[in-house]
Amino acid sequence: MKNYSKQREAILTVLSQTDTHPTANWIYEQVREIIPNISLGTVYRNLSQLSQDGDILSINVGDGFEHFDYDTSPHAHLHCKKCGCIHDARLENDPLAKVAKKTGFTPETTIYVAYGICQNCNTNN
Amino acid sequence: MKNYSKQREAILTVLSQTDTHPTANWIYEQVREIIPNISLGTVYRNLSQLSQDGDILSINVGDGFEHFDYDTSPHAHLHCKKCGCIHDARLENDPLAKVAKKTGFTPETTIYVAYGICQNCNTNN
DNA sequence: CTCCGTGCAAATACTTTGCAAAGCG
DNA sequence: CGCTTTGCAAAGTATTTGCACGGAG
Repeated sequence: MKNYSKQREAILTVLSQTDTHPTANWIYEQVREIIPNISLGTVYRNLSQLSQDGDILSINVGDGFEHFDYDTSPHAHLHCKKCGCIHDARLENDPLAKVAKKTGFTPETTIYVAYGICQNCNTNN
Repeated sequence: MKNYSKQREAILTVLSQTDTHPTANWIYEQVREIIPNISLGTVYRNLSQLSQDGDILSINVGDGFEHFDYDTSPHAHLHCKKCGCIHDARLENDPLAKVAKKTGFTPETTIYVAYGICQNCNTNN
């Protein structure tokens, strides 16, 4: 198979089994439990290619880390300024799709991010 | 006035007079035409504080640069993978606002980014 | 005199890249 | 065997930070 490798397989497996939106480094540490001598560079290389191919989503919330998401369907990301968590929120449709097309723009991927305070941080303060 | 400075004033002026979504470095170069000996660190410090205060928008499209926007109203950003441009698209309402609240999340800022090919690159290829 | 923002430059840290070795077909 | 991917480590680079200085009131 094209682009197949044990490493890439393991990265996808790890990514598909988490609800969080991990960083490259987090993924690296998880994958090392499967392939102990995998290198961080390899993780970066694969994540970069996977997101370019549209197989995974790259999300940048501005916290200095690139986050990745196995779920490539259009959905919103709620990023808490306090605890830094990122939660998903389902979207009925893809609001940007139509707006973009109206301006002659051909969208391939859409990323929605809301910044604010999550439910947990709201109640615990 | 609190937090006032010639430097911050100049940064806001530059930012308010462009349609683009400039990077810190671009702003730095522009502001230097007003204040020749301003330092890059100062530009970063001010931009960071302004976006924290909600006076400007920080947009991260994943190209390795932080982009800034004087327009803080909810609107979409169309980012072309080919030429790297970022265009605005007006939004009727703020689709995320309601969805977020439904999950107990208190949104303060919402960022919409669509990745794809812009009209220019579409027709010129 | 006191405080806060600045300028300068060094430091930080995420991510990328070069290259030789290893793996798949 | 040829081509792709890996591991390792070094390099690259956007951004942050420490500290002494200077301006505003």
